[in-house]
Amino acid sequence: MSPVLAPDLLRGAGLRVTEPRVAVIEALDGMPHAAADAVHAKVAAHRPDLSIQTVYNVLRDLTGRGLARCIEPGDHPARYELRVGDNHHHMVCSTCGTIADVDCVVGQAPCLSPDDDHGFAVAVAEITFWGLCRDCQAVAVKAAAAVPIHD
Amino acid sequence: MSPVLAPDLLRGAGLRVTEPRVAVIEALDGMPHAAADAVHAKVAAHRPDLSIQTVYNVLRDLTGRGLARCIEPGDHPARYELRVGDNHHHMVCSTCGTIADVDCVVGQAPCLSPDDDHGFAVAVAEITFWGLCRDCQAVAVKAAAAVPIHD
DNA sequence: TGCCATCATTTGAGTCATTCAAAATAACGG
DNA sequence: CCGTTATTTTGAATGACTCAAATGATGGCA
Repeated sequence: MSPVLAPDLLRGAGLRVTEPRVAVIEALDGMPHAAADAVHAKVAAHRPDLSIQTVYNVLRDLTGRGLARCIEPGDHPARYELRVGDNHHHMVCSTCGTIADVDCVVGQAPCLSPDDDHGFAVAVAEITFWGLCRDCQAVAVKAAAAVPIHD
Repeated sequence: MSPVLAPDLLRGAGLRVTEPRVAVIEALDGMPHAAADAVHAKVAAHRPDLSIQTVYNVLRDLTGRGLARCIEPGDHPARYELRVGDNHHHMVCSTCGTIADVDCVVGQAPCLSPDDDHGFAVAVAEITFWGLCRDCQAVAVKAAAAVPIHD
């Protein structure tokens, strides 16, 4: 299914191969941009006693070793993806927090160099597109139509 | 001091002129990119009984009426600025959360149009530069020098 | 100039995502 | 197969922020 198997990923990163870690990686492979509780819900379907704390631990270890990437959109809970190494960006739904990848942005390279770095050692430029996903657009339209003339 | 006076800003936005609101605006004028607790600390110097809840309320009202802008960098607490209306970006220190404005980014306009919008109605493109501020660079260098050969 | 409806502030409790810490358990090199 | 060390579990705690009810102040209007 996945081109690279979870155990190999883990060993390659110097992490022990454990069942929770494999399960989290496979969950993330099937649902990119999932939040910790969503990962937990999916994993817990097969293994109800796996604690959410373990999911947090695993996600921390994966991101720490560069096997996963953490996305923290505004005040939405953090989300995780296995797609690392390429500098892609994200589109986030302001309402529900749904995330989509943005593979390529025209003019991306120039964005990496602000005119004045204020003494900062800039490591990365992160671009986030905010908007409404298809579902939330539909809900917004419906809600607008239901609003009476007054109030 | 400030080109526009706080009471005028408030009235213009349809908000009542109250002492906490004026105080928060003036604090923000003197310390852009301040977090709620920093604003509270500054305001409380003159008015010790002003609750942090009120600061949260005021900041919510100001951002809601477009008088202030809220910046939410990753897992750092939210920060606020009075500079609104222009689409400027930010440089954030990964360590301490310090923020600097980035006035102009070459290639900014193209960034507003992702190749594939995945059905999203994109409203804004937000660019965040992550790095280390001058102070945290110095600390990092010092810490690296203090690390022994082993461990 | 004073009244009062409405908007603000205060107080105190509650939420959520996430982290901390100690004890129990499991991976894997030898 | 064993022991060391990493990992998981359990349970509690944190920080940033929100909710809600009661009190207080603002400013339009008479």
